Amino acid sequence: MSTSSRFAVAVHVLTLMAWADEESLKSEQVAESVNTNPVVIRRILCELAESKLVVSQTGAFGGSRLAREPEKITLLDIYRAVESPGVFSLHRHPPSSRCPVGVNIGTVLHNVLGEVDSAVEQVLSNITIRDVVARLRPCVSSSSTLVKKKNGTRPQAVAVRN
Amino acid sequence: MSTSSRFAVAVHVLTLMAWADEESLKSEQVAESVNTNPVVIRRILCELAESKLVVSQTGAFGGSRLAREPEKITLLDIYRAVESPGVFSLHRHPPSSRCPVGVNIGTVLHNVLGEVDSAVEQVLSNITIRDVVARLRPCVSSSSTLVKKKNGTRPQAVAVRN
DNA sequence: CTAACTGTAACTATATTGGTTACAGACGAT
DNA sequence: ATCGTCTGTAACCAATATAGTTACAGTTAG
Repeated sequence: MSTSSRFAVAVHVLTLMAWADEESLKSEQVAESVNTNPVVIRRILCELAESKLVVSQTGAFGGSRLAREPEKITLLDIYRAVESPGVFSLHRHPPSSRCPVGVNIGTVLHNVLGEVDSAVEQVLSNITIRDVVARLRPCVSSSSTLVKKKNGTRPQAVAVRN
Repeated sequence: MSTSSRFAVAVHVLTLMAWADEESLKSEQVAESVNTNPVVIRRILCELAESKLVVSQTGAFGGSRLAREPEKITLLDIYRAVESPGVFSLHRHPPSSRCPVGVNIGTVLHNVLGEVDSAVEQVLSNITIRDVVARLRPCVSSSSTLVKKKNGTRPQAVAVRN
């Protein structure tokens, strides 16, 4: 239904950052994992930064990291940060004002779709990035180990050999 | 989020038909209430007919009417008939297979989005067209009266003077 | 100062939706 | 039988949204 992958990408990005712990990630590293262009990532990172979910630093050795602990970032926060609100759209053009159904269907639909949106938000508000990481971990087999830099000043790509 | 108004239009269409009771409506009448082109309506009617929510008749004095009572048509039926499933989309291109997060985020997102979809379906399954009509009726002031044909063979537009 | 980042504009490609015209086929009325 | 009035559907266009891409100004660590 939705033609946008922004929510999925944003969750992916924040999960990467939770996975990378305190280490800040460059847009190019993230783009490699998401398999897209760094500018696409930076656009989403800007929206996430506006919603205070990440902090970014410009300049050499800059990058982005989570603005708070993973357990304090819900999928609802992310949804609100990167998607336009409302699961469904109403009519493109307002219905006829000469028809009793046409005049009032908008109000009824507005109420119904409000219930739908609430249900979605309810689900999203109960899942945090920490939960996503927890759900992710069992999927990562023991042969997959995250390459973490130890003391280099140049963070390596968040990647795994296998 | 959604860029399609098909669900809203489909609910509008079926509500009109419930309002019109047994009387069959022509796509042009419906289009007038929805404020769009009759072909747009017929396209949606075809999908609704495939899902056995309406029956249409070709030929002179044809038209469409509900295939069953309004209380036996839920918004979930309509949603499934006219929208592609899934509230959110996943990544356009599959993420990197060289990153432990990239490899498995799809599975986790699939589960999460499944929960979201279930919540939406739960809400929609508990609302019928009969409920929509019931919610609509109080909005229609007493000055707004539906013009119903009494015995003519040519149904008039579902419209109201005011 | 320089190298390496982010933020952002501008442009393109692609996809989806809806609006429109046109017409074949169905079917009731006469 | 044929005529007028419908639906079903193809074909096309316009509008919109998304994301991919290039380019570059501005920021910052060293």
